[in-house]
Amino acid sequence: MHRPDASQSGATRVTINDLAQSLGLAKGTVSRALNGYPDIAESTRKRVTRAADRMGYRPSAQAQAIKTGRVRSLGLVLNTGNADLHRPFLTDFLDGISRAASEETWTLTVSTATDTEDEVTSMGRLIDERKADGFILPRAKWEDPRVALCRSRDVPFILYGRTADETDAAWFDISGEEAMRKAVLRLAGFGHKRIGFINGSRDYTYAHLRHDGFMAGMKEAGLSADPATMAEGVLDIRGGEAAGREVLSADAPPTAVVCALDLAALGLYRAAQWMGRQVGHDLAVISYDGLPEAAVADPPLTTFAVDNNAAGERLARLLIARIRGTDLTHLRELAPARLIARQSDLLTDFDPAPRGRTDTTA
Amino acid sequence: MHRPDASQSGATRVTINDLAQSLGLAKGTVSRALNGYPDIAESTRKRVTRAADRMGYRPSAQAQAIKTGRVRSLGLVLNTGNADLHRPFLTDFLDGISRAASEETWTLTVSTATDTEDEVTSMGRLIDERKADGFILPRAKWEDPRVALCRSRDVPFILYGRTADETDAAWFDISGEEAMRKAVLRLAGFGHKRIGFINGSRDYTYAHLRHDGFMAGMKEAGLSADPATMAEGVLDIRGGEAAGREVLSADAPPTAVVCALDLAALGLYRAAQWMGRQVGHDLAVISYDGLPEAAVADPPLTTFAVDNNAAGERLARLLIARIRGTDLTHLRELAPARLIARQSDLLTDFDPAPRGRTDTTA
DNA sequence: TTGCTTGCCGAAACCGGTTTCGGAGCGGAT
DNA sequence: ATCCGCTCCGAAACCGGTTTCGGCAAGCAA
Repeated sequence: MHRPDASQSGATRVTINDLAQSLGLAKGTVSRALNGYPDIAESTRKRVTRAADRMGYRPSAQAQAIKTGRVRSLGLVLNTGNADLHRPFLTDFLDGISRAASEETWTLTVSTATDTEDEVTSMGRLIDERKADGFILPRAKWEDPRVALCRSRDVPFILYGRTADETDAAWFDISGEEAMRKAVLRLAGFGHKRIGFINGSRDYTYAHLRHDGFMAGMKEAGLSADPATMAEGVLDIRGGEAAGREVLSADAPPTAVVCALDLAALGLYRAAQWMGRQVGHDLAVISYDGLPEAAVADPPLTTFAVDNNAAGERLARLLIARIRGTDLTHLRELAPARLIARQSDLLTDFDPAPRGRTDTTA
Repeated sequence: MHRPDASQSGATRVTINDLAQSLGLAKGTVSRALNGYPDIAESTRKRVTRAADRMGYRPSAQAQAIKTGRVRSLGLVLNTGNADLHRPFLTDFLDGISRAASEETWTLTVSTATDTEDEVTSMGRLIDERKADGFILPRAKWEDPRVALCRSRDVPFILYGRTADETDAAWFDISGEEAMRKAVLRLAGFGHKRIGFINGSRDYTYAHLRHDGFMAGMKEAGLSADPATMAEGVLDIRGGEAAGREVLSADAPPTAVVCALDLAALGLYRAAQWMGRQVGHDLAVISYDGLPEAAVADPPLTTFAVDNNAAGERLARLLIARIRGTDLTHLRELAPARLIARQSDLLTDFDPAPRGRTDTTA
């Protein structure tokens, strides 16, 4: 509370008062000039803005916030409980958000939480102290308590992903359903008839969507999905391995498997090895995520990659727009995943594709 | 600027005025009661604090900041230019910082930058807008422009690592020099005489320190360091590979190599393979960092691991203390790295250690 | 009783902005 | 000449806190 004085030396900030005084204007006038009010003469505005950046004036975000209610800060609460989910993803994602935020002179406030409950309390704190004007909610759940919180506190948010009840919800998502559909079609095009599916946890919305996409693809290809070759609930590599064994030990084992996430595919690799199958040889795999590990797997994994940097950028833009009051209908975006064709879906020991495959991008 | 009204519904925040009014006290009194001023009767203080959390009062951080000059926020600018440098590191690190900050009811403001220049301008913005009260500076450089900025703007900072001019500098670091010393001694204990060294870039302080540590170890072991078996400037795996070839092709090739970073060691693995040497067989390697990749390398890499979560936690605590005015002498901490003994330093094809090796932790 | 502390609180200034309100000055129409 | 309306700016209130200052009342000594 009562410390001496270690804060300022010669580096006193220039405030709006300094500016106003040096210009011989009222500070209210200066403020309006800077904020584009229509009742300021163009000549005055010029004079003010020039003086402002000559003197290096930067309005204190705090002082603004107290009146406007906006801190110009985006909130992001990271769940570190499932750490490896974020690992490669995180740098790109943060960079995307931060870049976009910077350009609008907003900033990013991040906090971490260990579980879902923790996430909510953590967000509550940020809201209470007005540290963030809105939130980016990564890894959208089908029923998401974070959304419930935002609704009850009336604070803007945007989902990375979709959710069951989309009332008031802005979102950005990659079309996992479309990717799954294309994966099936691609495999069917290679001649596969028995195609399995390994999905993530139904807690997350993406699992619902990717399931639908898989089924749509099967239907479109005229194939029937065998429940015995379908598993779900995978969260990590070990889960993927378990699911893989299950799927591969069906009465009529699949010749190809679509995985909703790379970690599942990586687990499936292990299961295959354990069960005497060989990916890229007598088992085709297409997956989704684009983890770096997938590129160095053996064989390199064909996967639909998502651009998390771009996602972060869009999420930030959309959230800022949302906070500024843009209509919700303009704040829902769906972007495609990009197919990275590698070796895991091309079998050496299988009836090859009717035509040569030359496409690298879907 | 002129939006309708999308901000508040029934969820009006409770302000200090509401609190004061409902208590029949002046708001100044309430403020002082809450902030531990000595001129408030204990009974009154109790009454106030109870009412405060009954009504769910949370002071607006912004409003506080405008008068106190403190936002209670830690600044962190991440350099995404060398992305793989923090990939695995990041989640742990952020979590550590955030946890500590939370406990003090501070928050973390993060921004990203693509290069050093960008880092500085990014920090400048955060300072100008008063978005952060101080900065955590990861990956300390020997001559660090971020430190120069903080000094000139008179803003508190703490280094993760050390720097050439430590005036006014608070820091936390892992003793890389000690780790290097122990690595040498350990290898010498196994009977090695010709020990090489692959270091990182001298731009970073750690390279200077680890070099010194290596040399100290050699001296202590009574060995002489052959310049031909020493390389530096490694930033990534490829750099490590190049350095590895250089070191291994010395006239008197080393039987063991100490690496200042795991990426260098991983590169050395490749170089060794390429040159017909086999790590863990006729080439011993001890490294530093504790990357996850090191555990799954072949052979698993013996390395000194750093706990980035704990580092983040300490950095946050120390920075907050610094901002609050704690004396610098209490704000410099050195923690040890932890040896994770795996297989890369135990040779199958070499005169074994005099005594059995049972230690797992240094 | 008077006088002087001391404890405790109210009142008001202040921080750095934003926003509302009112009025001065000016040109054009009557 | 008067009135009106418009442009543009100053003045002041306000936001939600913190901090300073002054004074009232009680307690105690003289």
